[in-house]
Amino acid sequence: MPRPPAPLLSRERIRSRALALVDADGLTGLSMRRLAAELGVQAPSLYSHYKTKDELLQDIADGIMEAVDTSAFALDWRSGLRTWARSYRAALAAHPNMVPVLATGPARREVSLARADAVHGGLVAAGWPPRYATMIGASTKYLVLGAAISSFSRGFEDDVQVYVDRYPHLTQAHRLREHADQIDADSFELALDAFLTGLDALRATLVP
Amino acid sequence: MPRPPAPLLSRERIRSRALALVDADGLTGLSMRRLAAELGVQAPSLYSHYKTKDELLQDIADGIMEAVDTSAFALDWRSGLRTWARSYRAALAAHPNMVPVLATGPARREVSLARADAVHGGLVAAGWPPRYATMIGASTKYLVLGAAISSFSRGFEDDVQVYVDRYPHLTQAHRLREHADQIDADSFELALDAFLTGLDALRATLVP
DNA sequence: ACCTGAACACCGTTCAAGT
DNA sequence: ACCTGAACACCGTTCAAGT
Repeated sequence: MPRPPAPLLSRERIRSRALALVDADGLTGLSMRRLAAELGVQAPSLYSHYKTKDELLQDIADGIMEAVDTSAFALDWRSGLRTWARSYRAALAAHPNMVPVLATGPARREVSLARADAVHGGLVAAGWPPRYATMIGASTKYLVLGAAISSFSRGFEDDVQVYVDRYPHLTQAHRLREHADQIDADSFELALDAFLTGLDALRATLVP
Repeated sequence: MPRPPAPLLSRERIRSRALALVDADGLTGLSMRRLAAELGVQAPSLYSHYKTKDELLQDIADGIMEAVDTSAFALDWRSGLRTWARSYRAALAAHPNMVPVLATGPARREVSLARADAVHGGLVAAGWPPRYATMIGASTKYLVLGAAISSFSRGFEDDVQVYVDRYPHLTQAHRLREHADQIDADSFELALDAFLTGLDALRATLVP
């Protein structure tokens, strides 16, 4: 009896190839047609596995969010926040072209919601009032997503030289280009340190 | 003698109509064809005024950045940072759909570079080492852009209710929806306060 | 269930032609 | 200088048809 042929596609195969395309050529480099071609298939075939292109992107985003680590809230809230923020930032930095997708809400993204829940719960368990837990979680996310999307290193293109003499205080800027990733990393750590120091001060006023 | 007819279009008219479209329907709502139609003209006509769609978007972005206020660095660096951050955030909040465009580098955007220069110069004049001035500028930008793009209020859509019982710590979340803008504003202020407090502590270690 | 070919309703951009 | 009509090379998605 004739067995049906093995499927050519799977969600995994589609998702990983799509992410590779986005990593290589940006979000605009991902089209259903091009993705299909790379998978040796026609574009409409993809719709047997994903209802829309957006659903595919959300699924990829979910996969990326799995690398985010909220486990350190079991130790204390400071370690929890630090580990969360760093692993979150690292996850985004690994796929910078996906950041605009990842930045749009946690709404209806399972993994993000689970993480948000862990963060909020961890802070509340550590004694922060729920209202503050919400704000601290939001603030930290601002920092992580801002660092990912407005990254200094991505901002400076190859044409920095042009502006050097027009904006005197930026004369050192072209040197930054090569150290740009380091500047980004250092700025993020500085921001995180300052923020946590500030939170300690705030906490002292709340829990006398 | 026949005078040439008055031009139907101008960069201002194009730009302001384009921004209105983006504000109303998001970035995907802006197409050169649709924009042309709204202006009573054919799509190719736009290319007599803007070389590409991206050039148009960058011009709009430039206009938005003009509302950013760096003047308070004349007072002191704390006021300077605060005023800069708040006016920057307000400028983005006024056109949330433009944030992804505004987030991509200051590279080759005149107004952004002038602002970055003012911030860096202001911090250095106040005694911060250039390296720290760079990092503080970058950190603050992270906060502003992160707050604009990952805004809590935009994250929660209409379908929050679905998740309420699945993620117990988020049970209060649906109530946030109505206060979401306030949460965003408060979180931003908390982050800014904590960050500035942390910077004061850092400065004490640098300037004994 | 999974894949294809053809089609629909769109895109950004170019270019020769008109005024 | 500014605008148009036609065209090129794309999009996401649907749908009937095939296996």
